[in-house]
Amino acid sequence: MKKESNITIHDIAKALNISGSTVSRALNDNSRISDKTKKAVRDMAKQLGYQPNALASNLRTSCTKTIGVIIPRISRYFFSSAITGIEELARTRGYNVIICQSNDQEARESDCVQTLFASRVDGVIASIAINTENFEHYKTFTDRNIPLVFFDRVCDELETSQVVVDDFKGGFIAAEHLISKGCQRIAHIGGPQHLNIYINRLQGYLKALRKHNFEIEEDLIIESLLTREDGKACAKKLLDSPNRPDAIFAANDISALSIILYAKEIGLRIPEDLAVVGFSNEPFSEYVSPSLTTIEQSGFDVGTKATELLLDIITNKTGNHQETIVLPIKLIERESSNR
Amino acid sequence: MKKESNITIHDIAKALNISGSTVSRALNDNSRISDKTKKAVRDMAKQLGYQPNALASNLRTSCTKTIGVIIPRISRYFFSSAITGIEELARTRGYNVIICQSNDQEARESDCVQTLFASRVDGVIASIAINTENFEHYKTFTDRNIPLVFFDRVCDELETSQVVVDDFKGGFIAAEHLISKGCQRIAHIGGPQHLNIYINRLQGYLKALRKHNFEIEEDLIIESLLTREDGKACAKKLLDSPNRPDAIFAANDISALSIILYAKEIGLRIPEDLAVVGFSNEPFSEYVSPSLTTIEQSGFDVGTKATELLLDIITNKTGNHQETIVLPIKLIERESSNR
DNA sequence: TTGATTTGTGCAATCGATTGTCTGTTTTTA
DNA sequence: TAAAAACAGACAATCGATTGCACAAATCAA
Repeated sequence: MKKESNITIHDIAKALNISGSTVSRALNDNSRISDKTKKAVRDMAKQLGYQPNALASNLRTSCTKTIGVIIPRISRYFFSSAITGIEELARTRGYNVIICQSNDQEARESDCVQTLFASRVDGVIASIAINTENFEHYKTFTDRNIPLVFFDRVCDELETSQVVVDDFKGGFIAAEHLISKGCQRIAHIGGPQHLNIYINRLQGYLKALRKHNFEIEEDLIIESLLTREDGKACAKKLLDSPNRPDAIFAANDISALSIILYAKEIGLRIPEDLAVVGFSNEPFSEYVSPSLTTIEQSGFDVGTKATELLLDIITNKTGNHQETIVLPIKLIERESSNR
Repeated sequence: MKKESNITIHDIAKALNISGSTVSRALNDNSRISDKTKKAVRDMAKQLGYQPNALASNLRTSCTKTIGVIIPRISRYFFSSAITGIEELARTRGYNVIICQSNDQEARESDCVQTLFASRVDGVIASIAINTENFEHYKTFTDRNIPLVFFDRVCDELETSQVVVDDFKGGFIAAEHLISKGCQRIAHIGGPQHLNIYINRLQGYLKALRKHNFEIEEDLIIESLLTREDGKACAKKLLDSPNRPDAIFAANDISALSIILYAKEIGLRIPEDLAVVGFSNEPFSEYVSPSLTTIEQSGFDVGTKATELLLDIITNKTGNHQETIVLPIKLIERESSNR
């Protein structure tokens, strides 16, 4: 019974009185082996309960059929659905997935890189931590030709492929939506401006304002870490002022939520006194009261696409590996802007 | 540059004119090697940019320093926080984590088992799919003495350690809470009754009713898959009846949410006409309107505890490996029951 | 019938680190 | 001072699967 765990190709070979190499080839469906032998080997393998030892195979072929994923935090819905996408595709293609969380800290991210490298992953999919400003650690992969694909929070300093959603358009649509609702002074709570996604959301917002000849007021644009607490601080800054905006476009749903909660706290009516639009369409956005207008981005699609790209590079090492794929976003209109 | 990736202990050995075994022992701090040699080896290793090849080491020692995790779905907050707990502890102890999702399907779960086994994980932490009724596939691990720990959705048929939250008490507290609010007819939407957690939540509920001399009405107890859709169906069944309950305790927050939404749809006031209590404290529960009273269970703690147990078994193969750890739960009172 | 191909298998080296056993040197002990 | 013990390191086998090359048998062409 316990012996089952030790069945190797040699046991099969012995049982059939053939050599290990033949067994190996038979199991790998090598054309040099006759169908008769293949069948015999497969039957015996099944009978003995043979389970290939991936370690040995990996060592010899130096390919682990494993891809590594580095994400800020798994508990964010966007990222967990990205992982679902990654895992699903990877698995059907015979790859395992190792996940590391950076907890949005550059140092942790650097650890993740080491861990994944030590595990000899065949490729890496990453989304960078919110405070990462130095990308040296990723050179561990690029220097050694280990394929690397970024998604969502990407890095332009490194020459890799990337998958993002159309953040610029998202920002634009969000702002234009508020304009169409008759809002006059539209504030923006943006994310750290060293991250492309937040730059793009801001730029989209600015473009919409300019298009409609809105004056751009610096005071109405705040940079934030986009946490629950930070969101509240921003809400205070914007709403406690006598000259408060009548709409806020927040770069994520968490901050939008903070705004809604604070606005309710100080007695503002949403959307009458203040319209709010978020970004991401987190699961809670639908249920907040008032429900939150937001930009939907599919984590699942992003993950799938990134994996597609990565597996492409892994299996077919030639070609252009600096592709940028931009996936569409969609405005989800809900109560928080419905006036 | 590319050579860096191929530095082995033999390269170090050659550079120092010693043998590979000495290098290996030096790097592993073996007592048979002199401090002088150790230092020389370490320095040279650093200088050459040596990175141990885990594959080779794993093959020889047949231990991968990797633990596998099988969960229903990563996008559920409870599970993603469990993973965060698992990962955190595992990483500090030098273990990697491979995650597989069963998508709540028995067949997928069986695949996960195969995948993890093929990866030769040193141990497994699992929470079973909602429709799993046959546990044969887990014998792949138990038959081969691969440590296995279940959490949350556990399996009593297999003799393993497990970590659960106090579902019984959760059910009891939830029901007693509704009773204390003066509710007279308290319904329960339970989960599949082949899963311990749902049996226990139901039993806790029943005990509370009995303790307070409530009549137990079979019609008010429904078994459900606890999805959004199923929740709505249950809500209809319960609320469209002329003789509707004045409170519902749902076995998860998703169904509780469905109830709230449906109740609002048909014009019932919550909590005045209908009080609702859920289970899990999902992130959205706080923001639903009315906010949802629920039972909090810490995924993070459960994950951490399960990992602790597993690593214990892995590193110290003796002792009792059928421990059951029950973690506390907590009632979170919110608007949906506040009357 | 003979030489040339094709087909099916086996042999042995290999991937890189680990480890039991052996050898030579130094230190300790009686 | 000789024998025993302790020490430092080397050799070679090993983990299990893969693969280049060799070789025999079977098939084919001439």
